[in-house]
Amino acid sequence: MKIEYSLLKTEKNTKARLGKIKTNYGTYDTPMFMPVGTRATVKSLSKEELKAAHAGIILSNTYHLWLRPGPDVIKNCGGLHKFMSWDGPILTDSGGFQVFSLAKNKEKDITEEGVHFKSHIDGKELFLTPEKSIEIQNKLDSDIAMSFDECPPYPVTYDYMKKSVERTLRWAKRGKAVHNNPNQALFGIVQGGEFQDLREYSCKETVKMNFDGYSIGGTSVGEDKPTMYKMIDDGIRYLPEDKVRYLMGVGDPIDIIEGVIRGVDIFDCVLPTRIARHGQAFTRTGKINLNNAQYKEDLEPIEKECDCYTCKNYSRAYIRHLITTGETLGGRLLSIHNIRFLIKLTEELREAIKNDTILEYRQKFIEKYQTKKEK
RNA sequence: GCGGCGUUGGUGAAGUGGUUAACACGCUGGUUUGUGGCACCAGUAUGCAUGAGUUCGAUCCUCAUACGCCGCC
Repeated sequence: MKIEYSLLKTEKNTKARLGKIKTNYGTYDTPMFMPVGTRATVKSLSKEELKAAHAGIILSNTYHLWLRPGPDVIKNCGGLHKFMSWDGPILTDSGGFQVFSLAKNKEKDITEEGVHFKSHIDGKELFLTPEKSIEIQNKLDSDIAMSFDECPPYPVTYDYMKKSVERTLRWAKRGKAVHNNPNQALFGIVQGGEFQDLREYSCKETVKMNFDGYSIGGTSVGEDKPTMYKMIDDGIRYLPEDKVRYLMGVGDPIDIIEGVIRGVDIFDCVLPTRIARHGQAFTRTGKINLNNAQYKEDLEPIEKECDCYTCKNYSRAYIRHLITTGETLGGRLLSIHNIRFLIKLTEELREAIKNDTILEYRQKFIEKYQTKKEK
């Protein structure tokens, strides 16, 4: 089957939604945060560690798996789940985001047919099209495939964005036409940048194609926060109630809360694992940097009240030592904590939606989270 | 004892008679939002062994002293 979304309730004072996603691997509550595992691995974490962090859906990336090991290898190994030994749902990104950053000459390389770019591995000339992206995702056998879209940088002119939105709609249609994996859902992506009418247009036209879920794309590409939140508002109001809404690439704790309040169901982001590898951890009182000298002999866990494996077993002093000496365990332990932090955040948001207290929750969370910054 | 060479920041070091002493590491902060690149950005010697001299001006020239390395008796 494809995934099924059911809306359980909408919070009294906001658009925040409590829902369930039924997949072939079980049923999961939303709002949800999805850890990113670009190359068929959430960097440095085992599946047991992901399960212990209460991970539901995880991500993988079409571009990376296309290049290595190749979709046929994965298909011959029984599909992505079996290959990576993950018995939970997987969402694959279309590869568009990567390919656009690799396309050198935007005007020449991005054509109606697809995108020309060079492999980051050997510099080989490659060409990715909407059809190709969907075919690869079909072979990977993920549970949710994403349409191949253009994610323009910020800012671009209205004219450029208009053309881009129209092309993305044509690409969505082309991808949908070749999609033929009956076990795989296919999501459409709303674009339009910060232009309200283009968001509306992109949204309405994408919904007409009747996808299994919808994503808000083109955010967190350099715009300021109010603009980003407006982009969400401008698109989401035209999305159907009975389908999943996915805000792509967003993982700052405050942005997740703001997204949920605006009606977003699922999020993904590299932030928890990337900042972990650079020595930083999310905490209730803001982000901390374990490289800082103040943690040299700090025997406390990252957060006393956190229920993650890292906080139950290791001190800040030890993690700081691992990070400053470049030991890989440091990034691993921080990744475990950061992923659990964001998942726990969504668990609390679900509770707040149940109790219709999400506005209070936001206020308290932000107040505490920003205490350090204001000093 | 005599002669030669050397002495620059936490470390390895570059360098010049004249406004801010290169670079690297380390250290101290910061950044990171559909992860090509596992990194990027910023700060970090009011001082060039010590003392005296030459000079308009010395870390750079001269002399002495101290310390270190090498050679000779």
